[in-house]
Amino acid sequence: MKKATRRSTTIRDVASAAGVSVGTVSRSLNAPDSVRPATLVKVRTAIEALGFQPDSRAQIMRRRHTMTIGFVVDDIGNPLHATTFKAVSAVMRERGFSPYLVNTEGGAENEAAAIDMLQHGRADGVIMTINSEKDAGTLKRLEQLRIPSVLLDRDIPLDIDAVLTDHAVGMQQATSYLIGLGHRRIALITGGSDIRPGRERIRGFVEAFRQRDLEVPTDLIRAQSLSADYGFREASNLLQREKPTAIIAAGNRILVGVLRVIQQNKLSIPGDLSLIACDQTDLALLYPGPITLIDRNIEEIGRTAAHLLLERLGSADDKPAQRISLPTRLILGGSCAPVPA
Amino acid sequence: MKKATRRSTTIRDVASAAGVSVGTVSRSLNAPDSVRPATLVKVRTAIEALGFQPDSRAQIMRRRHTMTIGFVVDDIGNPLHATTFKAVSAVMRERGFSPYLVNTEGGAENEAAAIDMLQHGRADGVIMTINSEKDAGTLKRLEQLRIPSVLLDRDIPLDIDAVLTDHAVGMQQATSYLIGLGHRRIALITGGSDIRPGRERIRGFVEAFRQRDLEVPTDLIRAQSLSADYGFREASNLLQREKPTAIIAAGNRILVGVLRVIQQNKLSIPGDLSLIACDQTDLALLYPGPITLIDRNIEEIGRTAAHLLLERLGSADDKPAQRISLPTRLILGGSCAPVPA
DNA sequence: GACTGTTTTCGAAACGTTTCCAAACATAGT
DNA sequence: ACTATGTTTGGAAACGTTTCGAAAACAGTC
Repeated sequence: MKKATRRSTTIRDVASAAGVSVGTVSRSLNAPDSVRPATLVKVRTAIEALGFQPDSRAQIMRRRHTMTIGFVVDDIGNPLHATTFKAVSAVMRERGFSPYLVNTEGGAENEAAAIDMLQHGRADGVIMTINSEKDAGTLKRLEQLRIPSVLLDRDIPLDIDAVLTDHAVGMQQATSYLIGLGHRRIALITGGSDIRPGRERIRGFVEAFRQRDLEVPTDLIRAQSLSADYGFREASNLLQREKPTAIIAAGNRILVGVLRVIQQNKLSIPGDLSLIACDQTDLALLYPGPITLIDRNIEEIGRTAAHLLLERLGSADDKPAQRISLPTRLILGGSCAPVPA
Repeated sequence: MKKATRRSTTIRDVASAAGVSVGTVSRSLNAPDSVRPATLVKVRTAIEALGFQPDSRAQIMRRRHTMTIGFVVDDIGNPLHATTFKAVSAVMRERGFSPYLVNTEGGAENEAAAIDMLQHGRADGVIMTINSEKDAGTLKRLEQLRIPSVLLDRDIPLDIDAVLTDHAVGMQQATSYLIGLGHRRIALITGGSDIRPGRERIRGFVEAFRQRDLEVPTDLIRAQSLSADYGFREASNLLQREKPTAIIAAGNRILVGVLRVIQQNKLSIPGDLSLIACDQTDLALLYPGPITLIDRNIEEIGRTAAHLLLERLGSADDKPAQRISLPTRLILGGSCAPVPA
């Protein structure tokens, strides 16, 4: 019993089965209007009979586009990224693109691999959050990127479209709010200053104190990683040693870590400690009561990025990159109280 | 000033620049050992000089595999899916595959599109959660799927590898536990019985009552959707009308909805109501205190699926499909109390 | 029925690789 | 110097489409 070699049926098989040329089959598929109805049915029945499906590898090879776009992200476990991706997907799908997502785990080499993978024709465009803003290899790759791309909340010295969040203003407002409630020992835990959100948040934090001519509690600033573990570690340290009266957990994973500490120490919010978070996550909305937070419209970020990409996808000419900055807003929850007199 | 037509440099350009044949260039790239060191450097400098990068479209067209695998999921906003994907990615990357994710939003047509997209050579294999277990079109597509695939927690009458969770036993244990605490009016909110998890959970729930010869509170079973909104709606209804003494929120999105109700009605857990959740999410672990839950090892599910896929990817012969079922375990938190006498 | 103009079809080239076969070359053994 | 053996290389075919120019078929008009 010989093993069937399962060579899938090609357009040529269809052509000979239908008694037409391959060109005609191709046109029946891609421009049915250009073929006589009678031949169309011949071709269609042949296709049906043979169960023919065009090989998209070959199609991609010929037509120079794939109608897919890539979404590159460092950690899809972060619900923000998931939401952004969904918003991007909704817009792109409407325009006939299939979006797919690549998770890099933050490693520079994985980011490089992801970019390379998309680089050559695997996608028509990319939307991405790159963690290694400073990594030379990554920068070089981005520079040579020959497909349209949009950067999310990252700031690199290259001519690439970007959608940014105005973290500085947001953080400045939140900090001011706490200062207004009488807090001075305010701690800030956020991501590393090597990427934009960290930098900007620190800037806003500092600014809020400066505006009122108060001394900036630089000893209470912890900015290294956006992970839950980091949040846990730093919150533990801070509470043990520095006794802040308020903590700003700037990063939704960080919030998880901070809440873990709060729970362990059985602290009451806002009785023992005022707390401000970033972004509406399930946790921020539900933890005993809603937490006061610096919110932003994640869907809008995604949609904006998608539109930026579509624009670039549409026109081949190299117009200069756009960077669009979107605002945040402070949503008051129940997690902040005046500092006891 | 004429617009440079930007035809990217091909292997042929490199060949003539280096004064060798295209075949040699190709081999320099793919099997450097088979080419004389002297020619190798000629080729390499030419590649460097021209900034040549092989067109992966063409490569994919020739070699018949892409070294990528697809991960298809209905809602990447669900942290479980994200975790699974990360576990899958870790394993697959180790073996040289690039995994990417496609989000279908649950729509049958999107699922179909995703499968089609992968179907022809866009990926060497797929791991997926299909929502339309009963959708004829989807089933047919799966049946004709010509690439190795693994199903997650779904049960369809086709010969496809699958990794399942033993929801029935898990639910039976949880329900028994509540019964043991004296609860009788136990509500179950979970996904539709049209997909496996819903079916199995109901089965386990019912089983627990039957075992003790108790009447099954069928009026308290709500099984239609895994969404947060559904959880919210049904929990509201149940609490208003049926006054259960315990609720099992089986589905992490459902839990979000249920907690919203609990918060709104200022219910105390477990004082006013006992609560059991599924899967360790941030919320389940942190909401005021840890919630008692039916847990499972998500990473292991991902890893298992990845290994199953690798196995199939490795051997071309059609061995019968495997289905591997993984257990759950009950983790006691602080959200259940004996029913007041 | 010849002429024109339009629609439809054919056949071949092209896309950029990889891979196969045979030719060229080098190395060593006699 | 010649053959036998092994290593490198060149050239062309192949992968399965799309597309393009030219040929063929058709329809309408005089």
